[in-house]
Amino acid sequence: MALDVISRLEKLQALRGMVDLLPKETPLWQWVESAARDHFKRAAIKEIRTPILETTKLFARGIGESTDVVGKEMYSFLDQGERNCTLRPEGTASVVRAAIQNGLLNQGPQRLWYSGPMFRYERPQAGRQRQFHQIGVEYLGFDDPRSDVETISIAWDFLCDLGLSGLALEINSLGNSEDRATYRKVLVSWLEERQNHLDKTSQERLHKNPLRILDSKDPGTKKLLLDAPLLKDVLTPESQERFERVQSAMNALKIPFHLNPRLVRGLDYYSHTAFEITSEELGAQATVCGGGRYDGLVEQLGGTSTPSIGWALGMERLILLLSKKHFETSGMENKLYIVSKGEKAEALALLLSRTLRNHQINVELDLSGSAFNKQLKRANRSNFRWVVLIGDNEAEKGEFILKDLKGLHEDDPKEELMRLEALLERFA
RNA sequence: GCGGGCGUCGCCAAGUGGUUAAGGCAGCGGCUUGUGGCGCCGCUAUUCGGGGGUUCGAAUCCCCUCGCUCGCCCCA
Repeated sequence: MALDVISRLEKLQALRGMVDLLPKETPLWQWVESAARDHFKRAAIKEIRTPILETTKLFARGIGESTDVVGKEMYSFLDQGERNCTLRPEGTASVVRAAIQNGLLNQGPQRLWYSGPMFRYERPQAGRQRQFHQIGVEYLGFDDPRSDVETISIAWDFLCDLGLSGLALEINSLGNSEDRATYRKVLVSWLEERQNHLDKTSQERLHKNPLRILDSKDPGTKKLLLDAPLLKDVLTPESQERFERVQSAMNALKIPFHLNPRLVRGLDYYSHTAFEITSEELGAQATVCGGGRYDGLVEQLGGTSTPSIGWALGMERLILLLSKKHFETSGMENKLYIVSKGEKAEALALLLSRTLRNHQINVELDLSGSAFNKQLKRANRSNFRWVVLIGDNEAEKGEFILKDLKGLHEDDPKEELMRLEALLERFA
């Protein structure tokens, strides 16, 4: 009919870069999410949920006009009221906006976490989709270097707890805004002298966003940069000292890390500590988790100056890593499969399944109406151990046959006749 | 936006110009009208992502297009 016609002419499918998570994969996602919630709970971090759609201005101002994310990757459109809207490309700006708007910052520092879909218009590839999912943490109103370490250690411990290994943690200090301004000057003039040795995109960035040139992957530029002035050499003593305190606290916690003086990260709001957790198993998209301090962002978005730090981790990439290690879904316990044939029996089975569920028992009711052997075959294939079988004979007497499918190869087939009370006693 | 690889049933996959497009898995039905494994039998692509073209003849050759995938860019 109509559907047939459509599927013949053009098959309807999800938009590019938007993927379905099928029942086979959702258990792993749920497992990760609940592990995350667990870690956050233990660290007194509270969940915040913000809208997926925000005014475009929020991201333009928060993330930075010169970034790629804002420049070419946002899903933006005008709504019916001519408002310029954007599907959030990341979580931090929204969380900060929500905290300001709802006066959270007047109630003392906030430890917050969020999780949900983000949208960026990019070419999909391994570990990168247009709709992707992040779990993130934002510490608003925390200045102490220990807060940097606390947030990082939560991310690190969480990932380790999931059983991941082969992860590397890189950190750097971007200094405060003055540090970056001076460094920017130093770097730009140094690069200007060697401009013709730079690759094309780096040349374009030279005045737009020079710090990003530091993690260029162009081999020529990379080589050139080996001798470039480093940010850490222009850091003020205070910034320097702050970074050292972060490092020594990291050492005290015995979290292994590498200093990467070229780690700059793509969003404008970062300052001081910046970090990334990467895995070699991910191919080109190696970063599983990234974050840093953003002391200027709250003010930039209209709040009072509030030192803050946070991170986000990419669920898809995490899942990719976990599925590489043939993670077995200990899955939900299938308890009872109910098989019935005959009018009375089927009515009773429907009633029974509901009663059992209301007693917290997991029940799958066979609704096929096919022969007993078919229904039992299905129960067996779905790996159920216990089957409740009801025919009209039993239904008349209000009884059920309980079968143990694991008893197949034994001489006496395990079957017993029982009533509801006995069933409940056994399984509830 | 730019490169490379790929597109045959829900999934895996044979087939590279010639009569009816293998096979496996899954699904459904039967052997077994009230009893599961295993086994056997049957059914499931008028069609090879879509559209044009070449040819007596195309899944197989050519062009265009769409999609997937990996990489560049960028980020989680």
